[in-house]
Amino acid sequence: MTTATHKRPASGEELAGGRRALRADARRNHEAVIAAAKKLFADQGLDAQMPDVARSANVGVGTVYRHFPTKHDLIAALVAERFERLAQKAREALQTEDAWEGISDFIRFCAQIQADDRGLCEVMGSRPDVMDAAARAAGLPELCDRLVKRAQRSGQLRRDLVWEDIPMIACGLGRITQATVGPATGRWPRLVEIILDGLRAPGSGRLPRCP
Amino acid sequence: MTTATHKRPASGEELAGGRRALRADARRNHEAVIAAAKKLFADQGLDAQMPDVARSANVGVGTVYRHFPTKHDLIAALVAERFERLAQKAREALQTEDAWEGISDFIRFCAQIQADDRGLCEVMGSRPDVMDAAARAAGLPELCDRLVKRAQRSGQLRRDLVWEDIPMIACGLGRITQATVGPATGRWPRLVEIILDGLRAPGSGRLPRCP
DNA sequence: TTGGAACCTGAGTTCCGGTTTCGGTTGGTG
DNA sequence: CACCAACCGAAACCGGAACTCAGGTTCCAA
Repeated sequence: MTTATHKRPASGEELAGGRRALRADARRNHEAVIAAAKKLFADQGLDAQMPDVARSANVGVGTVYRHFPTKHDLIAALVAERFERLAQKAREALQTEDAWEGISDFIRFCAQIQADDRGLCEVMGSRPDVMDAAARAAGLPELCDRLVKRAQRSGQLRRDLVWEDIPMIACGLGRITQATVGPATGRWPRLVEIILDGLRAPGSGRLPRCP
Repeated sequence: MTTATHKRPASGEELAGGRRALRADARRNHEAVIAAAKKLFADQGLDAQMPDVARSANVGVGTVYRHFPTKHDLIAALVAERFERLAQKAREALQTEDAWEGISDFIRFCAQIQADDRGLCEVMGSRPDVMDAAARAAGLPELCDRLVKRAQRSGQLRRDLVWEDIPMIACGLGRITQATVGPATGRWPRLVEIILDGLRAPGSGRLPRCP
């Protein structure tokens, strides 16, 4: 679509990416929709409704659909942002003095970010496609790998752990942060610590083979 | 079942519980519906559809609804059965020679039973009401408490654990047994072992207070 | 100031899945 | 054998939620 003429005579004003610059009101609405969606999905989970998003953004449903052709697209955009945040935290964690502190803080953060966002949590649990794409785009596999290797080098993390275990742990933790089952409600910080204890070197040395 | 003769006319023959005996075909269909539902919900999760259950049981939808007035009721019945199985396993676990073996096998079993039943897993994650009722009815709180106390008395389980942590752990494990997110797929047995390592005495002694 | 593209709106469309209904069928008793 | 309540089944019914479209409105370059 290389700067398709579409007059707007000489100007034609395009942005680098091949995407046309948004008109002022369009940009404003775009922001409003994202902000509203972020709050609604965080509070109510993935089945918050599009008309509600529109209402909450002071915008018509049609406008929401102009910016995000499907609900799935809207969700993907929100998820991408959260994963970007996660990747940023991972980078910080690689800078800590102590390697164990780095990886353990990162894992705590994974739990916290899900505790604060029911939508994200549901994506982690039931939208492998969305989550996979976002994680890869944010470079998380690579980052997790470095976090793991670093903590192992310093002798504080059990040697039989691999980076793929990190998303798995994050996923498992995510669910209970939202659990409202009587006895399990609100005790997720305890599971985080239990798991961290289980991750400490040397470990029992009995982790099953990765399949 | 007391082979209630349940003649007919004036009698009105009721069974002990105030429930009338089912006619032969009714009983047959009841079984068929349960069997079909068990398979469908285990395979497809909670959004398996009622018409599919009916078809798979070679029965009309109306028949399904006669036996279970709502989808929720059908699910609750299936869940009750699974929790009964869980309670049975817990009782066996209390008989083991070694207390640690008892509780750790029970936890492994919690994961396995959810790995085999997507519907159960989803109930654990998002139907606190159903799950709570079923767990209480099966006597699981009491059983978990005894498992925990016994393993602590034998000095193999960290002292700061309480029974409420068990359903929480089961819940967290449940999710990843179903995870299909690239890197996390099929590695749940590893998380089980990591958590078990985290549960061993003495532990770091740093579990957050129950809220 | 103005022409017209880009944008907005929200009622209506469509699809989907749980639930109800009612005419026909059947088990089992007298 | 005959009767009838209990039972069966499948064709609607119905509400809810994602998505569309036919106008009206706003921005902005010239």
